[in-house]
Amino acid sequence: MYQNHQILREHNLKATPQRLAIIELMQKHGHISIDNLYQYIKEKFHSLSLATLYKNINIMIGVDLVKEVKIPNNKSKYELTKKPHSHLLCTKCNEISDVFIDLKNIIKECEKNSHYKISETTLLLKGLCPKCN
Amino acid sequence: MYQNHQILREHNLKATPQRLAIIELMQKHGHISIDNLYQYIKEKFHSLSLATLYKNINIMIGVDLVKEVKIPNNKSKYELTKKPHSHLLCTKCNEISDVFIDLKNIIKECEKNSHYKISETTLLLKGLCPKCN
DNA sequence: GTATTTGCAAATGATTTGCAGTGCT
DNA sequence: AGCACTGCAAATCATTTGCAAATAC
Repeated sequence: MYQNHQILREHNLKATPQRLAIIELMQKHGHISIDNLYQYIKEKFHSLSLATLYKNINIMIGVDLVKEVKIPNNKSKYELTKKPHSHLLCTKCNEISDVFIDLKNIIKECEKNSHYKISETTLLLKGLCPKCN
Repeated sequence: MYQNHQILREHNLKATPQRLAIIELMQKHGHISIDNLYQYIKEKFHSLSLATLYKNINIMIGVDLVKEVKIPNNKSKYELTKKPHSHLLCTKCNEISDVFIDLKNIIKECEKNSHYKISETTLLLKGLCPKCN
């Protein structure tokens, strides 16, 4: 994972083992909670503190390397920044998936109806995933 | 506002002054935060406690009389339940508006792409409102 | 070598809970 | 009258902050 070191440096962040672990886990899991990050990283780095995790997540969000995914009635999960997409949440197993759909027309319609100038959208779709359905 | 009394009773809730005030303020403001509710209701009922407010909001959400509107990086606002709709958030003045757009096609496309069975959607559109634009 | 980062402990902020007293129906 | 509701104080939970020691570069 030498490239993750680069990714951090490109964002002007020092490549600490904790940060590298965060990126690896996000690559592996797609969406992951603070608690899961803590649990996994702690296995390798016994000294890890939650405060460090929170600080790093916030820093990484600040440089747009990570995005927060808010889950209704639950703690947020985090993902590496990729091209804009929406999220699917399975109401049974709580799994999250990405879905890439074009919202251009929706945005246009909204702008027409509301006279807002839309710059960003957040769409969460809840339902049953293929396995649970 | 005699009918608000009825609304509460129809949901099997006792019509206390605190609850009536909550409903009135939601009718007046559309979307309102706990803190604003507290501030306004406290003017009339000096003894109001935040705990009561939270309890009531949660009870009212439980009987589907109220819905929570999560605002990124901010405290939630609350609104009376009405037919499904999306929310517009002005990034400048923080005002929230409703917009009624049909997401049927989006949902269909998502289901096709993901094989999820979608039951509920939450769409938040951020941008500039007509006044701020 | 120096600025950044880490980890601890303590602080903060929002929300929830337990319980005794009050009030709606 | 009886059960639900209120308000207080204390508890909880997630997240943030301050600071001294450690580390990346």
